[in-house]
Amino acid sequence: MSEPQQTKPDYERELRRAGIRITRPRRVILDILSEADSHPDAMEIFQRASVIDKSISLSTVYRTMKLLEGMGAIHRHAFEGGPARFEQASGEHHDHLIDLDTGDVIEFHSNRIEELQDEIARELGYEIVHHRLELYGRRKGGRKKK
Amino acid sequence: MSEPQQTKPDYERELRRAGIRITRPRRVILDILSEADSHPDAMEIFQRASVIDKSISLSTVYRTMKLLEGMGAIHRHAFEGGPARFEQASGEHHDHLIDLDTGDVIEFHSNRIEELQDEIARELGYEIVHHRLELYGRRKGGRKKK
DNA sequence: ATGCAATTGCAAATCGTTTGCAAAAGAGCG
DNA sequence: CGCTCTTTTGCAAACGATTTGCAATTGCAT
Repeated sequence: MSEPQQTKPDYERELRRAGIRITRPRRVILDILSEADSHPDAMEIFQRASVIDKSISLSTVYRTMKLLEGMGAIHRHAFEGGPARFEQASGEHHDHLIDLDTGDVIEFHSNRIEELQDEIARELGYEIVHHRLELYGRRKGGRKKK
Repeated sequence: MSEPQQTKPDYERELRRAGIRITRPRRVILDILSEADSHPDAMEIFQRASVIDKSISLSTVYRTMKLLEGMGAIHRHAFEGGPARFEQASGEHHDHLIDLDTGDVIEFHSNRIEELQDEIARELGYEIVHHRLELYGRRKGGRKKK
């Protein structure tokens, strides 16, 4: 019951393999990321990290996020309005549905849509490097849990 | 041959109807927008406006864009990386393919994709308010015109 | 332990965008 | 036209998110 559904990749191993030092701040941030079920932004990560080690700075959070993004360990999402939000790269590719009332992010995937995207790009003479598909909506039937 | 393919809506009439004043800066910006074939950002609009009237400020460009956006006269797009880019709201809804090498924006539309999006949202118990679909890619067969 | 390069915290800088404010300019009216 | 009454403007300063320079600290291979 207390098992997180997400795989918890061994980031430390990956980092070492890439010749990158395992520092205390990084270990803390990595732990936070692997436990995060949502899509936290830098400030949220920073605050959670501060609880564990008061000395960690926001710059380090940003620097670490950039590092991990470069390694392909995390994905950065720039949803409308707010700051960038991060997510573990492990697991299947997916797109996002953002709840406009709560900010919740729901993941989904559609092979059919991806195929259509490829087809469209091909027809235009392009090759897709990556894409961004975000649906912004509200729950049907009210109950906005604000 | 010199006919722009885009409809050129009578913004001034719309503005008046909404009880909004037609000022010199606004007229200039409106003209620029109606002639723009690309998807200019605020700075580009500002620079083009400056040529016509040196006294127009960047703030006014931003304020006008926000005003027009609120009226539904233009759409604001936040593509990856860069500043917001604007586009006339006239014409059909479409999504965008961004050329990673040139920054060019190509418009496309797929009813099929939109249907699938609706279906997905419905299954998740959501109603889509709006969406964002952007393909980032490069021309097939080289020829990056930098 | 020792040494050096990688990493940190901090403060200041950056970028795109917004805002407060006093001056300037629309629009309706006489 | 000229007079008001607002709206809009330009400017500079403020903003939020993110990045950076730098000197001090730390990881880790020896």
